[in-house]
Amino acid sequence: MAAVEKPRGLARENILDSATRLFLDKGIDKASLSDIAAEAGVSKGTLHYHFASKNDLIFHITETHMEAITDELLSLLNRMKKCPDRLFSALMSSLLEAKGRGRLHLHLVREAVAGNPELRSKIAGSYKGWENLLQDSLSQLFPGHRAPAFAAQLIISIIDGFIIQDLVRQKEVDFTHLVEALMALNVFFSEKPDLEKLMV
Amino acid sequence: MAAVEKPRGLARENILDSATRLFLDKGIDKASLSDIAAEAGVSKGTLHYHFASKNDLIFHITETHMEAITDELLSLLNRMKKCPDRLFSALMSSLLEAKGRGRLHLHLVREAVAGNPELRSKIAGSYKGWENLLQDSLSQLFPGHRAPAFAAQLIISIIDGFIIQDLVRQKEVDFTHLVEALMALNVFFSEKPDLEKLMV
Amino acid sequence: MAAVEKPRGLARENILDSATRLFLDKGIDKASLSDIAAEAGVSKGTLHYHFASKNDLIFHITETHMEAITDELLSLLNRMKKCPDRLFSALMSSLLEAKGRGRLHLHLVREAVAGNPELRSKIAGSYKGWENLLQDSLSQLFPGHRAPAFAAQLIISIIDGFIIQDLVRQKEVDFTHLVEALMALNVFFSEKPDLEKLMV
Amino acid sequence: MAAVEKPRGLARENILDSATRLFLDKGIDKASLSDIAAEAGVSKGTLHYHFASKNDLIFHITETHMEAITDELLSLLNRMKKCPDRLFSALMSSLLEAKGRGRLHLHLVREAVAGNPELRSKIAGSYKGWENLLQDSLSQLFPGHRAPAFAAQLIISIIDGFIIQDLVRQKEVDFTHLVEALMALNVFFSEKPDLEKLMV
DNA sequence: TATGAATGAGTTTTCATTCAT
DNA sequence: AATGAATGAAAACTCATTCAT
Repeated sequence: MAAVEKPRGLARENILDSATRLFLDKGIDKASLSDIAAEAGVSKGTLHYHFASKNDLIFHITETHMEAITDELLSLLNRMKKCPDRLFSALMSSLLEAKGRGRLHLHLVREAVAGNPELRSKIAGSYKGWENLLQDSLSQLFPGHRAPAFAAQLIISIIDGFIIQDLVRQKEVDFTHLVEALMALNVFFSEKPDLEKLMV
Repeated sequence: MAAVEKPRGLARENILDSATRLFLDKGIDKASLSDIAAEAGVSKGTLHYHFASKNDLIFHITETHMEAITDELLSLLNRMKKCPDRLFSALMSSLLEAKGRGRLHLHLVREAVAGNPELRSKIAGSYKGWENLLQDSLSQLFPGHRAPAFAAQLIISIIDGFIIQDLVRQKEVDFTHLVEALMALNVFFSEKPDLEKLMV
Repeated sequence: MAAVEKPRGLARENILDSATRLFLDKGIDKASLSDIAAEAGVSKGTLHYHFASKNDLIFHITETHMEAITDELLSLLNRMKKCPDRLFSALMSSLLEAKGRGRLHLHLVREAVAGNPELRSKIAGSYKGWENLLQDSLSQLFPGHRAPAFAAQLIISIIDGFIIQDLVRQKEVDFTHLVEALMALNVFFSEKPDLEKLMV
Repeated sequence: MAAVEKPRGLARENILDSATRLFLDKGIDKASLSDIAAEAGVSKGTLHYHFASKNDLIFHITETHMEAITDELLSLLNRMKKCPDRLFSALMSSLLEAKGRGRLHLHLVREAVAGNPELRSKIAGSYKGWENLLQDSLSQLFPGHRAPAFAAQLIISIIDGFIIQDLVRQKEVDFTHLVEALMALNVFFSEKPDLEKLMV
């Protein structure tokens, strides 16, 4: 019952990995299919055998990237069901820490915005999905939350904003305050805000 | 005594305008110098007479873009000196509403992050400058603020995050709640938070 | 059992041939890659598929050119082992007569000298090699030669000098005297110069 | 009678100097008129005011270069009228030592050979002139010389050859042997060669 | 499945030259 | 005598894509 090595799709996986790395590194436009093929150790012919076009490749990578984030968010929200106070710190560190993910995200978003409507609607869908997941969690964790939808959107925006800060300024982000602030926000929006809690 | 139209630097301005428009529209990589020259109604030769390279052009546009935002932020903070409660709404609407500015911003940031260190340090400098401006204002408007530096960074991140939301999802942002939330945050961070105020 | 025409590397050879011809004809700078591609009957894309850059192409051609001269010199020196008196005439006619070789040589040397250090060191190496080959032959043919190294360098210089004369003045060179003179030189430098021989 | 500063033709001289330096340095093709104008501290417009075209500029520089060599050769031959034995050493050092002259010479010759027939015939004329000057001197210095014309051509070729050696190999040339050898050659060609002299 | 060869449209950039002022 | 602005042609090079094998 040993897991046998599957050469099945090995080249394909290689290509996706290499493309992801290069997109992340140099940006989508500046990573050529030649670069990617070379990095993956296959010929350009093989690359086009597996992916009809560069757009196709971008699309697959976006899909993988977005699904990975969604999966992580989902599992994180499940794990955090019982401890609202740790939700935000877990969220921040989990989403920000993945080395390179932020970079790739920026490149994919830009590609989507600059004339790739199909890609944009895929990404928009993911964003909407994350917002819904978060919104549900907030409703559960903070019963009577007055604006869970808005809070969810705000949290996602803050994460995106911090990704940009991180990429541009390359300095450490002060999570302590960030988490504190988010807690404050949500407690404040709760039905019966425990204002004393805010002042701890 | 009306200012006479100076054809002085007309071509140069044309080029900068056209380049800005095209960068904003198609992204930096996909806007070719041919496109830009054509849009500006000059030859490619003329374009290179005024800007030594594409990078040079990008750099000039970034400079203009960043300075425009800084100027606007500065004047806005001055105007808002007397009314802290309207600061956030003014901030959001002013920075988000400029048609196309967000798009251009995304393209420039991505360009900077993907292998243009000189550009990145320019942008990083602007971010730092905005942060300082905001921090000072917050200190004045909310005496005894416990974390004006962090709050400033948070505000900037939120704006960037909402820019991305806007570009990707193309749906209206609910400013009412956003401003409310930001006020809550700041009051929370004040020395003697007037918690009653939060509950209004 | 005739060797079948191999289309293997055909385009590559075509390109090298055409480039050699055009470099020789118009000079390296004035022979454009478009010219070369057209002459070779391939697209510019194909040209760049086989040779990464113009420099790469120049380098390959230099290599071939230099090796051809070295090979010819080597075989000539071997054939002439027994007849020193015919060495010089053979040398001169063999190296000067190759139509176009002198021209190409001039262009390559100039390219090397004008800012292509890698190329220059390759060419310098070839010169050194020729000098060594000649030096050894002179030592054998004229036992007790007092300055074979210098004589070798002188001979090579004379050939280069005559190439230039030939290219600039396009008039026939008087080999009779040249060969006579070189013989005189070497006999003179021998341990026991047979001065009578000089006067024949 | 003090020599007044002539601003007359100052720009012109500047341009010629700068062009000479840049041609010498980077080669004729790779030195652009922009480079030259910048180096000379004038505008491209001014450059074209003084020299109708790049070819015109090349032509003027060639003329100056060739005349300088001719003048130097002439004066040298006059000075050496009384001391034939020092003729060769003086010749070599004088012509080889001018820093940069060899480089410029190579570039000009190559330009002439590669599709500039007018330039070539000018250069060919200079070569012929030098040959005649040398031939006359040899006839005077070595009465009864059997082949002054050929010897003159040989000497010029050797100088050209050594220029190339110098440029390519960048190593010092052994003048002692060179001069010895040339003396030997000429004595050999004399009517009554003083063979004993050769053996000193 | 995989590839190497080939391509053509397109990219940024260079540059000698022209010309109104 | 001098210049800055403009230009068009051409340069080297890139790259996604096609295709026969």
